[in-house]
Amino acid sequence: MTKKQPGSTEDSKPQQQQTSDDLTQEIPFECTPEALQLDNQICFALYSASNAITRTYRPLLDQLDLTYLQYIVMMVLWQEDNISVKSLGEKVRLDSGTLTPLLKRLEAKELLIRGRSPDDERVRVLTLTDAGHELKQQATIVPQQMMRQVQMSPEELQQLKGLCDQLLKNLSD
Amino acid sequence: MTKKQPGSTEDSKPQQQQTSDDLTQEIPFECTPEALQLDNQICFALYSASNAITRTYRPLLDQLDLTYLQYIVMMVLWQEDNISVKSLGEKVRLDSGTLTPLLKRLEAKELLIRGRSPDDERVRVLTLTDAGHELKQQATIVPQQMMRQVQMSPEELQQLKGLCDQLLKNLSD
DNA sequence: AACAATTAAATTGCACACAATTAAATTGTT
DNA sequence: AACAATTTAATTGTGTGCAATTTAATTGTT
Repeated sequence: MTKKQPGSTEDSKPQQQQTSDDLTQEIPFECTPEALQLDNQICFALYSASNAITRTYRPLLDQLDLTYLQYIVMMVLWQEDNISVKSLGEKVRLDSGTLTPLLKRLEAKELLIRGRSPDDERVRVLTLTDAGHELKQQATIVPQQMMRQVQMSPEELQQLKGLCDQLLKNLSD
Repeated sequence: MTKKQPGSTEDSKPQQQQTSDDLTQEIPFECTPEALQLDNQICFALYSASNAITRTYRPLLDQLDLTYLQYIVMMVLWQEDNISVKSLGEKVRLDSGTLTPLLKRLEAKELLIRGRSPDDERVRVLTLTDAGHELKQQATIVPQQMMRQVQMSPEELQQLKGLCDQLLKNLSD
């Protein structure tokens, strides 16, 4: 239990301000006991940011009567209709335990139909209704509204996405 | 509109036009209609990464019989004991609707006591029990285990945290 | 053909998130 | 002192996430 393995010597990165009021300190990567308190600041920052995003989307999506996850699912279907629950699940990285009740709600709103594949009675084929397709038009305003609130440069966002994607990849193998 | 009906002729083959099996494209920031599909890749990447983090913590925290959020709350209390629900809520950016039931569970596990402030009967003062304090020792192994799975350099993590913090700041004003 | 293994969804159970409301205690104003 | 406004938690209700299990359909093996 010395240092962290991948080229981690002392931090060349400047130590940030620590207000100690919020959880904004720098990150120790050693295996010291103190690492506990601070270690997951990255994870926690990400977790908080994710919650904040969902919260910010909420009033924007209320107009469409969609939750954030429902919006994500609709977006997948706007891009590719008639897919299975499994295929949808792979795209949004969620399982049937989450998706089945959500899809039932979208079906109850008559935005899609949860059909069956004639080739394989096990698979549900998700098909947008006309209302489901038309909702896309109303949704076009959401991205700009969101961008206005996010207030970050394209470069920063691209960077953020890249890091999230890499993290996601590392955690899923 | 009048897009396609369930029995449409062209629905035998999905109209997937891009190689994008997953949602990994770059991000358009214009206000075009197409922005819809792709806009929230950043938000969605963050959302997925956050879910992946919680999933990764789960087996590590099972040994402590804590969920990720419970772990976060305990960490706050290990750092500063005898705080109010309000103070805790500000630190972890969650409200009593989330925290009250969680704190009751931690109390049921006898890790803390939900007392009352003598100065102000409204405020709950959260005080760790001995078992609550002792759990910190067991938790010291968690950060390294997590870092091993995250597999990112300190620089990248610092960068990711900085971007999340900025996003969080932008979204909360 | 028989049947074990596999696969796709659904179900169950638990724990978040959070808006909205409520209850109780405190503070501010007159 | 009286009482309205504010503040702290708790409660209620909806919607995720996800592990674990179950159900039903398909595939693989003999």
